[in-house]
Amino acid sequence: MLIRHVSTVITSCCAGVYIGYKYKENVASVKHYFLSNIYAKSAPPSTNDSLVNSENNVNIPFQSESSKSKVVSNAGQIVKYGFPSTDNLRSYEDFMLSYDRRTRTASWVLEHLTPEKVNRVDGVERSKLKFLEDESIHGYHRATNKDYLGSGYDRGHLAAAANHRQSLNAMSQTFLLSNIAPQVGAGFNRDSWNSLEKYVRALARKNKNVYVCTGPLFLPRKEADGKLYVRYEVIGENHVAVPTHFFKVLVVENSQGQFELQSYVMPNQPLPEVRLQNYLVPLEVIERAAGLLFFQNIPKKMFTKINARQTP
DNA sequence: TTTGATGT
Repeated sequence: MLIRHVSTVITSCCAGVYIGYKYKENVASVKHYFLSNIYAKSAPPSTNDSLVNSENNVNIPFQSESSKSKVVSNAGQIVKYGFPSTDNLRSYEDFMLSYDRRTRTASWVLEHLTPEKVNRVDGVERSKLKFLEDESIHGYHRATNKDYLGSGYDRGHLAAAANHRQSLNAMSQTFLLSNIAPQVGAGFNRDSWNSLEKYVRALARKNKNVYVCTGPLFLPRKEADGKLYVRYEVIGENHVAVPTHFFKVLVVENSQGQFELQSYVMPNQPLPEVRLQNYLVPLEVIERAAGLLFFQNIPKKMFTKINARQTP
């Protein structure tokens, strides 16, 4: 049962990605990304993968007989001199992000769009703004403008500037380099990815609410020895990671209160002029690749449409 | 229109 389900997912995900590339030379390499055995070796979803149980004790998977009666943790002593930390969450005026210190870019950025938010407001213009380091992030892990200078990559917004027009402050925060990732300029950031962003704003104008989650992917690829490797460039003194792909997951709530889900993956490469629909990828594929779970508070059965298909 | 880089 499970095996059949998983193979269906793999087939459909490859088909979805394949369509996007039928005109390109790199079909084989992209196919490898999604044929990765990380999808094949599926495990049933766990409802509780937390290390902390309901009594707020730390779960210890293998207890000795003597310790079984009382579950304890030495956490207090262990972290006495400091915790390496994952204080990665940032809330800005109109978007939130989770920062990945290792890649010097965000793992995900979350936005809520409405018709009002994407309307033009006098005085809120990107020409007044500059890309800035995010000083809330430690200098060791912070991307700088110098990292991007001469790299050949654009400083690509994750939360798009034009999605946050209600105030200059809101828009200025999208220029923090924590919200930026290295993107191929011509053919990607300025073209196909920009088309996707414009499409999202068009949806925001026509619907009650749009929730958008955007982030980078670092996908494995099969190399000459037949093994899978994740390979990506790093730029500048701070080694800002250049993602292999980007994802964008949308939840659209219309005026009737119906929900639609759309999930996209685009490779960080110059792309031919193709329909956005060709980049729709099953949500599960993105969740597995990114290590994230999106919009979990909406039961799947609530979606009337998923990736352009009416749900039964 | 919106996405950028680069040079003065």
